Amino acid sequence: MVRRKLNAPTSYDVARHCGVSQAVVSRAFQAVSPISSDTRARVLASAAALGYQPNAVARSLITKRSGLVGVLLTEATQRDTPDVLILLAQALLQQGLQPLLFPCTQESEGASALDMALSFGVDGVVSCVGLSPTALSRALVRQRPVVLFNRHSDDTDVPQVACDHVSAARLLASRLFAAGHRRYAIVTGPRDAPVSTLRVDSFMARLAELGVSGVAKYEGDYHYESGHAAAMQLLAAAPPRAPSPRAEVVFCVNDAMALGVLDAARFALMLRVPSDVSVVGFDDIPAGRRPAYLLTTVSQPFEAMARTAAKLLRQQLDDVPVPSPQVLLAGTLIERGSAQLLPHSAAR
Amino acid sequence: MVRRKLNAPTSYDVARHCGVSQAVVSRAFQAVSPISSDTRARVLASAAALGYQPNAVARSLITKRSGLVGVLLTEATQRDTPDVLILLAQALLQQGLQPLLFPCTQESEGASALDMALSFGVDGVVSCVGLSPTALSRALVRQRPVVLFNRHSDDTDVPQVACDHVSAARLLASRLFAAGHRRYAIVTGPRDAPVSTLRVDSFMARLAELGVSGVAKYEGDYHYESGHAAAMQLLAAAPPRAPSPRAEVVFCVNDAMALGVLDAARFALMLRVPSDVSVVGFDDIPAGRRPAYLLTTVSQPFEAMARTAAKLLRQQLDDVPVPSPQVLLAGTLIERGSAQLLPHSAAR
DNA sequence: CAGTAAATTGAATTCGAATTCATTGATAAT
DNA sequence: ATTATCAATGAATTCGAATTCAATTTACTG
Repeated sequence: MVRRKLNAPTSYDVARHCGVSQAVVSRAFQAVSPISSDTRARVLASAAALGYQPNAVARSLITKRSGLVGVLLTEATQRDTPDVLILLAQALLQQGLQPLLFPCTQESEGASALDMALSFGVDGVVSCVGLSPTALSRALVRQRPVVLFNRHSDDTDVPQVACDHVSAARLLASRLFAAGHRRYAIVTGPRDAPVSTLRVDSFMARLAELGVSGVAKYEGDYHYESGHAAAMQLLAAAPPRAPSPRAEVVFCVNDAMALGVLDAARFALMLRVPSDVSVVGFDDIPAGRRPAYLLTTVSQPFEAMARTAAKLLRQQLDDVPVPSPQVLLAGTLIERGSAQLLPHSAAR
Repeated sequence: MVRRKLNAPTSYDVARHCGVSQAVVSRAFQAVSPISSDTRARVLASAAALGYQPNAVARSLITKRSGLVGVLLTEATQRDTPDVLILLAQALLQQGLQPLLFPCTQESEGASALDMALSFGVDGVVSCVGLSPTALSRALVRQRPVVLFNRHSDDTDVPQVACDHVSAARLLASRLFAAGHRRYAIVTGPRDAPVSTLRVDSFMARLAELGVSGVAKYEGDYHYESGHAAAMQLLAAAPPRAPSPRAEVVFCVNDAMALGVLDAARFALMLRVPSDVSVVGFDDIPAGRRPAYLLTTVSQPFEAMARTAAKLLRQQLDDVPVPSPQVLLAGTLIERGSAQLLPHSAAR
């Protein structure tokens, strides 16, 4: 391999320029260290004159702190909830941590991404992908805290920050039921998407408690198009003596598909929303807020989640004990035009 | 500072376990190096047994290669074109480079973000924010290539990858003119947004060439809401003897604002699109593709741009001479329902 | 003014892998 | 059999900053 030059001044250069030892230069750049304020000022002046900045690589080799945090995410995370990444990045930055990205094409790549992150010397990891207990333990034995973001682990010691999908989905079901709806259809995400399963199961469970059965299901893939396709199948003009009447409400586990359902219902099937059919989503993506859609949905508190995740990581890095590391933040039901959730008072 | 332990096996551990020297272990992990394939296999086996992975920090201290690439971006980049980040990340990954994120709240923070990136030992930088020549030179003297993404620099040696905003905006103007439109309004981005200025100026210049004058301008801020506000002002029911008749076409420098204009026109001002007014945007965001909007717009070739940027970086890192580092990739005009661009044959 | 405690400073070591250089052993050529 | 050539190996050094520990200076006490 070619030995290339960095052309960057080192602490020795500063030391020489300033007439002190390298150790003093090092100390000048630390918040608390035995050095007179006079010398520190001189050193910093020399450093500025030479354009010196401490080499983070060398520093982290000895301190075992890089200031880096691995952020594990899938394409899907980024596509469905694009805000998450930037909010996480900003929250980490605010804690003095630099986000190092490890995009995975599949959930299953999480473990190798984690190992990769560890070899890069990250101080900790925020994972938006699921991780096996063995993968997790590899990080933990190395004292590298991991925070799961919208993912669940059976290991209750692993800090997790998530939207309370269960409560939100249950509440949504309760409200829709209270608003008088009885015939439901669901558009799910991919079979192996944990978040989708969670939302669907909770929604279904609550409906079951309320005595609703015969819920139609369609397996989507989180994309707009699959929502469109779902609607065409679920809401298509039923034959005269169809076994079951058309659903009154379609619950989509994410907004992208809900928009597909909405468009299919209105423009392809000529149904009026919400009088002929109600549509609810989950996520509160920007498009759903616009007059053209006015999607009733659940908003995930991503900003709070990101801040919490970053703070949990920071606390663990500072060896501050984290009493209750499992944080569930409530989603917000947002009623817009595509479905009625009232009467609120009747909701459980 | 607390000296914490990594608990990770080092090359010495592997060496001992395998009965060889540390140097051999190091060699076993390099593609081309003087080592017998037999020994390499034994070393790799030991490494696997111990769960050893080379420490990237130590490695990059000596090789001066970290495999890290700093990605500089603003919140705005992420908000307006969320795809960019993940596409860039994936493209970099494909070149064996790990993206290290430096989100800036303002364009002006670019320089300090760059310095920060350099101190983290990145091999190169992809910048979606503007950089001053002095900032750029700090990276270049350290042999750290920088690729500008959708940003322009006067220094023609700095590789740049961008959408050809100029040609696209001019073509758009030509097409709209050819389609018979004569009265134009423009919704711009913030005054200091280089990309907005570029699009606006090119569009206006082409219109001027075609003899169009009296173009109404509204300064927006890239957000949906400002598009809405712009429409309310630009398209509001004119008083009976207004100085100028209502614009036939509104060109918005980004799609988010175009959607605002569309919604305001249709739902607040009760105008029909495109018969009463045409609306065109720029970016091709997902929401604009949907039946509810069908926005005529320009699609930026982000995937190709990301791949190109990553490749340019890789080539420079490999000391492959980059003959023509200024790459402009053509945007694609996408005609949907919100404005007519035909007759195509008449376009210049 | 001696004597001790506290504050600064510098020399030397450390972190973990890559690399240089000298050495060993094996193979081929004469 | 003998030398020249080449492939593998290991000891020692390097990268740049942080830290330890001993040495020095300074300030303060009685």
